[in-house]
Amino acid sequence: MHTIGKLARDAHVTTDTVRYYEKAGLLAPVTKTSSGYRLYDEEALRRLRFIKQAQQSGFSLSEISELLALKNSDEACCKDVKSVAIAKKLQLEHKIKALQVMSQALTELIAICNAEARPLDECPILAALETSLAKQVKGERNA
Amino acid sequence: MHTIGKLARDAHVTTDTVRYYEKAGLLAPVTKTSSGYRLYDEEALRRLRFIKQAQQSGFSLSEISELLALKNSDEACCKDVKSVAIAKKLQLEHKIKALQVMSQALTELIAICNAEARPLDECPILAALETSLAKQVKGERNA
DNA sequence: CTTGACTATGGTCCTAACTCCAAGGTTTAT
DNA sequence: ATAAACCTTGGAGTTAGGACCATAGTCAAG
Repeated sequence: MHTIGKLARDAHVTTDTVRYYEKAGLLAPVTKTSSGYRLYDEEALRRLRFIKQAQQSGFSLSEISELLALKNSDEACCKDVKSVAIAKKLQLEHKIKALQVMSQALTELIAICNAEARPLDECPILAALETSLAKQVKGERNA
Repeated sequence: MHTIGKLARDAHVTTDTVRYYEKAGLLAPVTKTSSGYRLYDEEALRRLRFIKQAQQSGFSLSEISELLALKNSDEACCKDVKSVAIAKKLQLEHKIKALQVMSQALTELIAICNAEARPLDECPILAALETSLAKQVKGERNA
């Protein structure tokens, strides 16, 4: 059995993070000493690693909570886990598309600026941002 | 001259938002009435639209503040604006890549699951999340 | 037996960009 | 003149995921 500090070091997180997860219902100590120290086993370490890795796959803590609940449910099956993963992937793809739209808008702004050291009051980027960006872009395409 | 409510309606934001921008140093009223009402001119409306447009291009309010500062600077030139835009685009692209890595990780998780209604203790997704999925994702998270 | 490392609780603070609320003063329309 | 609609300031709340802090109790080594 490990104290919170050992567990945190092993998982490369801080003790604050472990306590935060406990408050969020993600990770409880196996037991406590008579003086109140939290004690964890190897399963806790695995669970903590699970949380971290799911985070790196883009799951939020509440979504991870959902996965952990499935894990502890008798009725849930692998298909349920898969559908959570699929939903998350769709969500990520939406976000990616939105960012790509922004990136494209910037590309067009940059393209209409020819990098001359012209004065600011002629800056086409600022001008475009002042009016309607979409209109500008449309106009450029038609021109 | 318009009151805050008129300005807000014209720009499709709330009065709270306008006051928030003022506190953030982005947008000040031209003057105030003797009773303390804020008064704005057409330039304020253009500025507010500028802010909204820039937000839709992925700029944060503090970055917009930077652009507005350039706009009011005598020394700055169009090239400076362009380089801010380019930096922002790079940042967006970095973020997109990170999300794509996450999405790809999920794709792989989903692929190894053949959708059979097998019991949870054989779920390959959960198993993958318990071991080393995120090695591929390492370091990509903050962008 | 004391020092230093560890832990507990409960609290505030942080970013971002607002949103909502309370309690009151002002303006406008009828 | 009075009600509706508007405006003011100030402050708190929201989401997410912690970080940091103070104060105090605990444990192991020298």
